[in-house]
Amino acid sequence: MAGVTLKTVAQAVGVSPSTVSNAYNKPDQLSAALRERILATAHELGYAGPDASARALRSGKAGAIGVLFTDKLAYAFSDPYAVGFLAGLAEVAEEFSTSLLLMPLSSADLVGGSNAVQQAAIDAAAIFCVPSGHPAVDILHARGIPAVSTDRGDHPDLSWVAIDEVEAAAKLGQHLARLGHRDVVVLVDDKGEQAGDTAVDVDFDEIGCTDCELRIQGLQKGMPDARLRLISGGHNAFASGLKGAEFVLDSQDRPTAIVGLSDVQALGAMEAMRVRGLTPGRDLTVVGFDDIPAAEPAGLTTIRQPIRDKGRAVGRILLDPATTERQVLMPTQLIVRSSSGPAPRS
Amino acid sequence: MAGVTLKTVAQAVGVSPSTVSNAYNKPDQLSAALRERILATAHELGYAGPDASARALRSGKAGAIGVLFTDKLAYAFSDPYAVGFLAGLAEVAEEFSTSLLLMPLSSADLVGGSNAVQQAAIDAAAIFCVPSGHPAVDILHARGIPAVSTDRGDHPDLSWVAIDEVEAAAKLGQHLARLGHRDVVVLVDDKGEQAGDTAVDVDFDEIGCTDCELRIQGLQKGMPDARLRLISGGHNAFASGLKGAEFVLDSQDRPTAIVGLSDVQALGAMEAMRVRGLTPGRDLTVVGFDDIPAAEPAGLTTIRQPIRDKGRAVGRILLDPATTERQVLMPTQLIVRSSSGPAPRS
DNA sequence: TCGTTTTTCTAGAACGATTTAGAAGAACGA
DNA sequence: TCGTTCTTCTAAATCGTTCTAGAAAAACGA
Repeated sequence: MAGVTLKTVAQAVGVSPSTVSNAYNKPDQLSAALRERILATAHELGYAGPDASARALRSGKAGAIGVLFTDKLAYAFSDPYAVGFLAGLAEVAEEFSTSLLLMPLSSADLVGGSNAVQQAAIDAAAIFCVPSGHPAVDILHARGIPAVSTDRGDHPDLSWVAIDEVEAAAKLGQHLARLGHRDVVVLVDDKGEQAGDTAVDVDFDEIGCTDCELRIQGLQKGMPDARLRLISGGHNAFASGLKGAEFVLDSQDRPTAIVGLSDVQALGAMEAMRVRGLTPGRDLTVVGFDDIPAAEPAGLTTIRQPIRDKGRAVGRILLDPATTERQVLMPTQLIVRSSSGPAPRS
Repeated sequence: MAGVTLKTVAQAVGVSPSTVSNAYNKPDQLSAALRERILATAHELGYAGPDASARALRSGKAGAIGVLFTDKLAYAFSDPYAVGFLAGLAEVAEEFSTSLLLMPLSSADLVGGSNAVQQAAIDAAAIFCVPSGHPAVDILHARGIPAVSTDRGDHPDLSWVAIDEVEAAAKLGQHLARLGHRDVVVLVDDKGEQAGDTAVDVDFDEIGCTDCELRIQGLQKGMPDARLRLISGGHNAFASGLKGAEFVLDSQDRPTAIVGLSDVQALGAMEAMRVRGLTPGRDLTVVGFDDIPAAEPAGLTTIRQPIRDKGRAVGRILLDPATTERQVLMPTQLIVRSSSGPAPRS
């Protein structure tokens, strides 16, 4: 049963292995009759076509592009923002009948060969929200795999599709400043293991996420007079936003505004308010970042970025030879909804 | 620069290729000093570790499991239900430092070698909501790749992790029957290309989705006296539910209840009602299936199934040798919320 | 009819690793 | 000192394809 290879089929039909290979890959290289005979015999023998690994080895094409995610893979799916990106990427991948290889960034020994990033048979890679200094990115680079990042890197030869994080956040900051907010809490994504049950204050230097840093800088730029307090409730997720907001709302010095560095966190914060009977935009301002689908029904003021297009653009750079642009800056837009309102006079 | 292989490194260091291979894979097979020397030289030469394809070919392990999705890959991500499954699966995959290969089910020639399912270098596969009769599943079977489905198959040797679709739907039907509903519209997922802008009536026989069929059967079982009208607005998605509900709400004979065969569709229906100033549970009953996170805030009555656990269980069967159970039935639960209410007396 | 082009097929060398069986030398116990 | 057991390393086979040349046969133009 097992062990049916190209060769087996070739022998059975009485032709050379090359011909069988051609029957699968280059139908115009042999007569239709023979091809049919080969395919029939193959089917009979239970041969399911050329082995994927062997083909990948010989032809140098894996037929898959890798996707590198921050955090645990399981977390990645909890943010519609990431999902949107993936959907856009998948769209293009589908077009080129290429698969998407989701690679977990296990914290295991990155030097040994046991890592997924090392093991993965991929032709190219999309780097999603992983800082350029991350070892996994280095491995990719060392392997000589073309990659496109969603962050603007420092190297001029690096490909990326990104937004101007600083400018985008500055718009948000200006909006808050105009509304009179000066006392602001920023919910940041903490990559580190968050052991405790409660959120904590974090230093700007502790932040491991490039995007977060840039957005905080942008906020400050947009509202130079404001005092930004950084709080983390753990990984980027609804629950972390909830936890972070709870921590802040139940403390003595409440801010007048809470900024979630992602919409999921901001929505978590809104939930914390709801539980406490507070109305976003009136009692306290909450704003987010990304404009995920859930932001609109929730009335969340946020920065819209074309996430799905971002995924598509990355896919094009990776797969479409017709695409020459290697560095793409996407537009962003401030979307004002009901969750932001004037700061109460103090 | 290019073309640095195991052999190159071996020659540079002055050892055999086997030893270099061992340096990466079996550190205890050679002296620490030599290993270090090899690794150093490799780094110097810009060798990034054993080639993934070659390794996969020789050792027979690809280090990845495939995930087969219905529909277009891009659609898959729009349903939190699918995302939840993926998150559970990713969790286990991560544990075994295995990657997830998302395979698009392109409608392209499935016989030729051009298909992703043919090409994919995977050790095993998770089949998510793809009917067992689908050609891609056959290919997987022909390739001898162990697979676990989310549908209960007919073959006793097939592995699956599923719920009792009929029983679950019957609970929902009973709930509706008790509330006095007899005139029910069911929003079903239509795999076929939905060309038109408007929803259409479909026949039971036209449905290509096993889950849908079973759920409809279950509904009927739970409410034997009811008249079920099947409507499709396209692929399984929010927009389709919206479209389907619009079609029904704007027609002459409105039902007293709408059943979305998935929560996303039910939520779409609720949106259609909201636009028309109708209140779910009072003016019209809407129920769903899955209990995705958005169902709770929306007040949607639905059937809860442990989707994340489903993903985990599939992962365990695929990757964990300690798992022996090959067929797992997951529990379901009727969650009554405000979107369902008594049928108006006619 | 004879060269020439086209079609159809084949031989044999890669592709880049892992694996098996075993050799050479060191360490060991008696 | 000698046989035995480890440790450390190697030679050669193998994984299952695809690819590059080129051969044999068929079709073609004049």
